[in-house]
Amino acid sequence: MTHAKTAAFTAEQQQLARVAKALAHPARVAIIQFLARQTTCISGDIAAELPLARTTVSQHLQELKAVDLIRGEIDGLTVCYCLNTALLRQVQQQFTAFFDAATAGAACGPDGACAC
Amino acid sequence: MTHAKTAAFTAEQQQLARVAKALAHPARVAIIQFLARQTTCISGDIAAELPLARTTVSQHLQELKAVDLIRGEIDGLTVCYCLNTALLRQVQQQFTAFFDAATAGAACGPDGACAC
DNA sequence: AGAGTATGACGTAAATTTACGTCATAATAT
DNA sequence: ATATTATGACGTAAATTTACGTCATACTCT
Repeated sequence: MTHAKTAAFTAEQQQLARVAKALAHPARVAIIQFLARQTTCISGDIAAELPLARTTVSQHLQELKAVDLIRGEIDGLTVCYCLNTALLRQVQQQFTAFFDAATAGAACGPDGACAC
Repeated sequence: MTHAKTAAFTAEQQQLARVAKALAHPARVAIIQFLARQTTCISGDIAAELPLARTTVSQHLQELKAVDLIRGEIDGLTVCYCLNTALLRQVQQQFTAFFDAATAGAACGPDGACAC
């Protein structure tokens, strides 16, 4: 968030922004999609799937974990990563509500005050 | 995107990431919500609504405009900003599809391979 | 024309992000 | 025990983001 002035925004705005930030990189979007396709909890094969260095992928994984969108548990030699579907569902609702509100008011346009 | 290796990801992943990035800051979330509430296309009053300097808000506005989520047209002395509801609706579908896919596969959990 | 106001462009400093390489650690296989 | 393999931690360089201040420009009002 860099220079964050977070205190001034509502919790909803911050939560939405936090999740959006987590999805703000194609690699992380790809990771989630990959995880969704896996039936078993594959670990670092994720790195093999992406055009990025393993350490970089690991870093993205940590970021997603920080927002709790994914969970990871050590299973012997490999780490089992999986989606936090409960949170994902909850986040989906937040996004839906946000977009609904945004698209609801047809303020501008040919019928509005200006001609955007 | 910083060191972007965009070429390696699908257009969908990049588009999703681009929009997510645009929403990755509470100020921008707030701006969109504010715009949604306005019936008329208010301009820089937005700055007054947020705890940020006018120039900073202007910068966020430019970023949102760069992704085309909002439109802005000069109307005399003020600039008329409004939401691109068409794109917003389209983006909403993308997010919905993404989340649906992500929450669909109940890979892990008590019944899965690992105990995340 | 001249004052006043709204904006975007430009420049800048500090903090973050991104992408990697290198290590240390831990577990499996030999 | 010793190699092999998988991971996360740590450090780092380059690019971006964020938040502002200061200007130049453009338009309205007198």
